[in-house]
Amino acid sequence: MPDDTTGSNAGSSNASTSNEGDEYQSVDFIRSRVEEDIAAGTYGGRVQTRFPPEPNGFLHIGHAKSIFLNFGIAEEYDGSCFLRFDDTNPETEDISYVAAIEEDLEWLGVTPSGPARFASDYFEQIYEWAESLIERGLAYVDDQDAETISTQRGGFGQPGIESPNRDQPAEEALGLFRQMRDGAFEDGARVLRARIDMQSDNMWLRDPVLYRIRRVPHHRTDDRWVIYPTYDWAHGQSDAIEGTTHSLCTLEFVDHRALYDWCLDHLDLPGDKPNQNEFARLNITHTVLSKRVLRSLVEGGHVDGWDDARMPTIRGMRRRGYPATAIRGFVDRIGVAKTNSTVEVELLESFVRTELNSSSLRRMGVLKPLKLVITNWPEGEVVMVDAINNPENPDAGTRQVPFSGELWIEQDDFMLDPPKKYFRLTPGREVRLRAGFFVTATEAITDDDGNVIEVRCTYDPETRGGQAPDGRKVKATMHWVSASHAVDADVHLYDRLFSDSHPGADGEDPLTSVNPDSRETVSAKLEPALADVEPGQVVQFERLGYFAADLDDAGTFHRTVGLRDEWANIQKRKK
RNA sequence: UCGGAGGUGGUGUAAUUGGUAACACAGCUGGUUCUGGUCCAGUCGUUGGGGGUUCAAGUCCUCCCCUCCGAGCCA
Repeated sequence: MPDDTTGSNAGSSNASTSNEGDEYQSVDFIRSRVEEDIAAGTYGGRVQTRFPPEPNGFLHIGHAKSIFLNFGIAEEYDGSCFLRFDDTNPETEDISYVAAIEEDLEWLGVTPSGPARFASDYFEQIYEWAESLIERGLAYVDDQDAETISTQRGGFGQPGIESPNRDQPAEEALGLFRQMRDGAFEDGARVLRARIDMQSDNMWLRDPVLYRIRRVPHHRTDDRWVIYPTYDWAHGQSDAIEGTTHSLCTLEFVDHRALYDWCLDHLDLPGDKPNQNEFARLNITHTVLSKRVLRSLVEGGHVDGWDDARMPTIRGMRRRGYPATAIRGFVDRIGVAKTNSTVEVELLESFVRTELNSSSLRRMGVLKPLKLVITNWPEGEVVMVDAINNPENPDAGTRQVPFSGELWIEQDDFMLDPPKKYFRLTPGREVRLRAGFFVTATEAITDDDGNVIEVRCTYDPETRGGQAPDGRKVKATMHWVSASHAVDADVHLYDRLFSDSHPGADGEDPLTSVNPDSRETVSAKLEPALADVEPGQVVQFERLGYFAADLDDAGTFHRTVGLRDEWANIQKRKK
């Protein structure tokens, strides 16, 4: 289904509900809003969106939802989408994140319309607008401290208290504001506040702070400014300056919309007034998408870094081997709505599997090796057998794999006392070694504790290539690697980073449900062809899953995702 | 306590605007198969609750319940 990678249909997950020939297409509430605006000629039919990250961290899959929404809408409606860095708080931001975010965007396959924009590019204009507000008695300079202002704001259902500075004459306010800009006051000594309504039910309308004093060098404007606009005083203006028509953000900003509108309604805008629409942010089971918690995972050493393969960051998923197209397919599939919801990780993984199933080469690798000795194999002989590279794609061709009398097989593929429905190797049973021969187990050698350390078998020379001339069948086909030709590699196997499906949902610290066994590293034996994979390339280890060669060290693999595993389900059910 | 946004299968999203509740994932049955993969077929819901309008309600009215967000000089 999600195999349309041509981009022609990009972004529209739209389940067509058309009954014969009917062209009806269902669209989400945001797209219908866009379509209404186009139909009504609200912006002269123009559509412009933007993706506005703050450069203070790495992008994660929650951002991907917003990215594909914004860029997708621009594509679908022949509009444009800007990348704008919302850099109004120099305390937390850093230039390095700017580059990282642009890289991640590129990897995701979206292209902003033109160069990146920065809210800081608009500081002068935004400042002038503040003065215009003051001149009209719509803003004032407050010298009360943060705690006092907060207390005066009152509470839900409680009245607010007006600041003694609220009725400050415009000339005085203007003078003070200019002094703020000129650095006459200490950090935190004064703020500029909008004069709106201290009794509003909406807390964001109780005279919100527009400017604060911060003597922190900014990554772009350096020390040119000591006052910085807040999000609310910069965001809508930036949208307006750029010509944004639809400003999409997440649900926690619904209460800000009144303020967004208030600001824009009181300014002399260069063009049409953009409108803000909110959608639910993404949640995924067994996953956390809060920047704060992600940071504590990194800082607490629970993972190796922001790009650890277990992280839900774009970089992490990239290292893990998730194709960007799978991420987009997932995002398109989950849709966009106003309901707070939590998507199952399994859905994401299914998109990863579907994509990788058609694109990845098949290889053999043994994760937990057990020696298999073929007792009737001609001493020292090696034959090259032909193996299919990708049954989903005949054009991928075949490869030669060396087969010999001493092989590695998977420990799970042999059992002395097998349970019912176990189809694999067991004493006396014949199985197929993929692309090789039929073998029959004759003897198991155990150590003093009774663990099987080697299996002996005989092979049928007539079955070369995996077919018996007499047509007899086997119940299992197993992967293998010739011992003397095996390539050694470290392979990371991953389990959920959080054991709890909804980490932190019970009010607990999400870190308490971090899975201590989220990564298991094994020394695997791989077929020779696996020495040649490119960094970042994902291949299927047959019967085991998809594995990505590490970006920095191609001799290390990450299990991207396992294959669907019927046998595992059968065992799970028994427990 | 006040304001706002929401509630459709195990999960997410739909339902041509009042007309047979659909698609995908997960699960389960069975079939196919040189991957217990892929693929194919089948199966899984009285739309948060009550009442009302109507030939007909997930969609309209009404009362109730539940969940989430909001009192940063963060975004």
